Amino acid sequence: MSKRITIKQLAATLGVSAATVSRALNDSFEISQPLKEKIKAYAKRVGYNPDRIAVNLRRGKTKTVGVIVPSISYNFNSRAIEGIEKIMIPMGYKVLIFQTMEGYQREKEAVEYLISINIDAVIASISAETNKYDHFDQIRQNEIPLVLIDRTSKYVEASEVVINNELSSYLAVKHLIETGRRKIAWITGPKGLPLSQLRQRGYERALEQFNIPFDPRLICNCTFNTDMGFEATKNLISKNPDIDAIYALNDRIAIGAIGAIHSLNRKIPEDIAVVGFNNEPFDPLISPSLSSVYMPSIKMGEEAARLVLSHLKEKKFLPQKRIFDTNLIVRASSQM
Amino acid sequence: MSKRITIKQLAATLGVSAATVSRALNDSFEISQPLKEKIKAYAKRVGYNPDRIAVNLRRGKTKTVGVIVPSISYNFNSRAIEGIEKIMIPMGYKVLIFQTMEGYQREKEAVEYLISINIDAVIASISAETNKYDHFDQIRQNEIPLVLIDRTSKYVEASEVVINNELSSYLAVKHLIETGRRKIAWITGPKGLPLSQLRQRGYERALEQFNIPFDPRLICNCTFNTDMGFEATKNLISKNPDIDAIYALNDRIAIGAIGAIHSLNRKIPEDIAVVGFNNEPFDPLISPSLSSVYMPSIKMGEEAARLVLSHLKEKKFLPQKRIFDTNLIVRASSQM
DNA sequence: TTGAAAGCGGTACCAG
DNA sequence: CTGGTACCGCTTTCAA
Repeated sequence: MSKRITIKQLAATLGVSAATVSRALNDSFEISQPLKEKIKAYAKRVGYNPDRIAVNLRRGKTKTVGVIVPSISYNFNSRAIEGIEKIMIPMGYKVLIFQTMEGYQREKEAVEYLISINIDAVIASISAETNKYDHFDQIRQNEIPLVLIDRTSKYVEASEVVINNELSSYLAVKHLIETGRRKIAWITGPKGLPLSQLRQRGYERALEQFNIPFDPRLICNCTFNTDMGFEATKNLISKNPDIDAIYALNDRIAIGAIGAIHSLNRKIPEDIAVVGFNNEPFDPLISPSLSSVYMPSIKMGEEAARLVLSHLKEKKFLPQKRIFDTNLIVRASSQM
Repeated sequence: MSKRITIKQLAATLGVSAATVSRALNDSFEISQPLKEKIKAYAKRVGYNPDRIAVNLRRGKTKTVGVIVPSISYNFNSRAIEGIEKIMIPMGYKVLIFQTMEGYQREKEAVEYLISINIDAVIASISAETNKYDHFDQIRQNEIPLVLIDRTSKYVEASEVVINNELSSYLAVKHLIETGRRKIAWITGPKGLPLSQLRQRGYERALEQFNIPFDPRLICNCTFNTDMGFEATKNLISKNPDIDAIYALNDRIAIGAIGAIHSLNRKIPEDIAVVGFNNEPFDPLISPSLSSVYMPSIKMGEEAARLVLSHLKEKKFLPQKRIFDTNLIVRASSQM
């Protein structure tokens, strides 16, 4: 009734050896068909479920990949995970999901745990808080393939699946400029984040191209949530009342910006246009509907998984880089 | 450089036995302080990370709980997981997250995997598709505590953390009636889902109390997404043009309903009021802002984790039930 | 085609 | 306080 059935017990009741049972259950060609059938049938009947811990220990591999993301509540991450699972599960892999809540400590612990359970590969998106990368180096030192997705670091040797951040950002800002905006604020994330830096470069390049002077007072570093977006926007507008557009690192920040603009009785997009990033599912629903940069999140997850599979085949780890294009989705918040 | 360091290698280089290293690393009281220090220091220096698979196999337990949810992209689930982690991680547990995409097969596989890795406890929210429950019985047969959260089944013996579905639903419909609605459509999920049935009972009870005849043509079973909500609503309204309110099982469906109502050029809430369920973060942002039933998702996750901890302490599994109150958040979609 | 036995990497009991 | 050793449950040579 209770405790787990072992292969030995099966062997005993069937009057064969544990080795034979193991072989039968693993479809070894060296077991006679009738015996194999009999063993399998019996195993099924008693609900035998092999102890994967023992199997993994013995075999030295786990048919498991770990996924580490800042938060599963971000649309990009849950979609990317969907893509990863779509590829890995049919190939017989288990996908273990960990979220770090943007924290370094939890990221480090997740990595160490995954190494300690002999994970086959790791797909990760780096936390905002992370500024040391030794834990990722450990993955590579254990000869475990590592694929970074969306949030990467030049300090980590890994395959990368990213979007063209600079170009995406350039196009978003270009759109704002071409619709008549000149005082475009940029609300971004923590300074260290490569993604922030790349997108800022795109922002600067667009300004430059249209001969709009770069004004550091229009730039604000904040964290990834709506409340911070709200505060940052209030602040920016109070100090620079002539701002006519806000470009935000992501849609959560943009939502906060919209709230702040409304609370200051300014009109969107007439007075101030808003463009976000990530194309969250709620973007078309909010008022005004939010312009945003679409990322092919599921496809990116799938590609990360494919890279994992190819790394798993190769003897030597050869990091690869995949860059995806984005799409600016223009909605009411930036278009009159 | 590469392959993992074992306890034997440590023992060899340090000139002690593997047993001693193990004891030192586990802070056993029977090792002299200086030796312990020395071993620990060396282990840290070479980055020794014990093979948790071997540890788990030997110890027979894993300090790990599994969480199985229909989809991590549902706000309720990601919040509940947040709550679970808030309690379990500080207690030294790992939390393994699995999503089933509402599928029976994936749910079953997740359960079997968790059993096969000797999980300490399971917290699960049942898939919409699931109508066989033998996999959950297996959990109990292996003497693993099981806590169901939000989506439960009377066929599964487990602790439960739920909301008062019938009452919540009753109050939502009562609100619609009290604001003058009489033809209230109810768009719900798959028929089998207990949650659907309970909420329908609340719906019926409210109608009854106000002497509004129950009309089965105003009820529509659909799946959990926006597209289905859209179709269902179009259908309902075309067949019953005098509908003056739509009450939906969840906010995704409600969003679809809003889209459909707009596409038919009806006004919300003047012509048709809408109330959803789950209070998704985008509810206040959409246009019109969506009335919805708030569920204390993080608190429910925390409570599920606390139940797990108490079950882990007790010798015998005594299923418990925790019922949480909800809050109807009235917004523009149901209030003139 | 099957069985015996070694061993994956740790832990814990038993000696000393 | 430390070492030797059996063993967790399974897989996989090696021998028969």
